[in-house]
Amino acid sequence: MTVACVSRKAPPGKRRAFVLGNFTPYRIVALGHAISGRLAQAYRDENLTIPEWRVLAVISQADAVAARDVVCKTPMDKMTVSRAVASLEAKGFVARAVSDADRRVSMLSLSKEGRALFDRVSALALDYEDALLATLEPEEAAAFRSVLEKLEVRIGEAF
Amino acid sequence: MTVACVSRKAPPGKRRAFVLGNFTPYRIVALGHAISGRLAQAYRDENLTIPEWRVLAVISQADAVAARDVVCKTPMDKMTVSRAVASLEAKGFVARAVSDADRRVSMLSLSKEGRALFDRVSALALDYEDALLATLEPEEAAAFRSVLEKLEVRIGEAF
DNA sequence: GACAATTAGTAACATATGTTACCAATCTGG
DNA sequence: CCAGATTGGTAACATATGTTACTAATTGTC
Repeated sequence: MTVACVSRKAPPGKRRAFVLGNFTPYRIVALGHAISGRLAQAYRDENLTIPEWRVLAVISQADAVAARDVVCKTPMDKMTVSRAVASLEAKGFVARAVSDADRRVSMLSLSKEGRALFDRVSALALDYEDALLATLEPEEAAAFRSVLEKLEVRIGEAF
Repeated sequence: MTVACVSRKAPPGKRRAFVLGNFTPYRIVALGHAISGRLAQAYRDENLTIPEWRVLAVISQADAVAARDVVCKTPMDKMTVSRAVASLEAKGFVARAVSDADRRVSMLSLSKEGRALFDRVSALALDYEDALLATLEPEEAAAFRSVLEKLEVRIGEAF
């Protein structure tokens, strides 16, 4: 990163040049990609795909979750979630029950094995987070999280 | 974000609970995904795919770039770059020339139309960046960039 | 200089992901 | 109630992306 890419022809006063390595949105996306790849190692051994892991993580946060809520809380669309849930159900990690209130919605919950699996993988994930952030000063990490939150909010509001 | 997801059964002293919304790697990835989607609007009108735009951006930074260098500088693999380059060449935005030094490598450069296209799209991209970061104090933005760089370095070194 | 080892790029294949269309259950307004 | 609009979920299709294997060009080594 921060490769000394000379920006040819400094724009004639009007506008700053576009330099990929300084373009913050790109840097966030690229960093996210790298992180995602690394993190994938944590659940590859458990034969989990990324969507499966995400679904597992969301379900783990409550006692029963509607599939539609998983969609809201993750960067995945309907179909991706639907497939991941089907797979997790087939493997016996997630149980599905039709909601009494609305028979269209499936309420999802972790089975005993699902909970155990999640505990194993989430421990690895937390270790990874620690390792990733290890070189940051506490204040740096806090400031970073704070900005992250602001950006999450910012993205949420259409602009 | 920051949804008040109660973490059931506070772990018995041993380890902090895994809460998806507080898991930094996930937050970065999710943010990146959202940003990427928004940014895509900027070049959708130009009929550019994400890989095409990235290739364009890398090539724009120098006079001639080997395809392999594009791979190093972006989160894309060989094949994705190869396809994007082929498409950009077909559309007349990128010219390809065999290197004298090594006849395996294709040296890529922007055509006049390619440069114009890039200028148009990059202007939109810079506007987007400004809008995204608009709610941050200058010091916040600087601190964020600083951490971003540390994380980029951190990811670079296998850990 | 010839032969194994490496590298740039691509083709062919497999898989993953997104889109559209659809069904069934629910809600809405008369 | 009962048409028509809406919503949760999935199937079928199209597309995008990653993997493996291959070709051609180059490098190193003896």
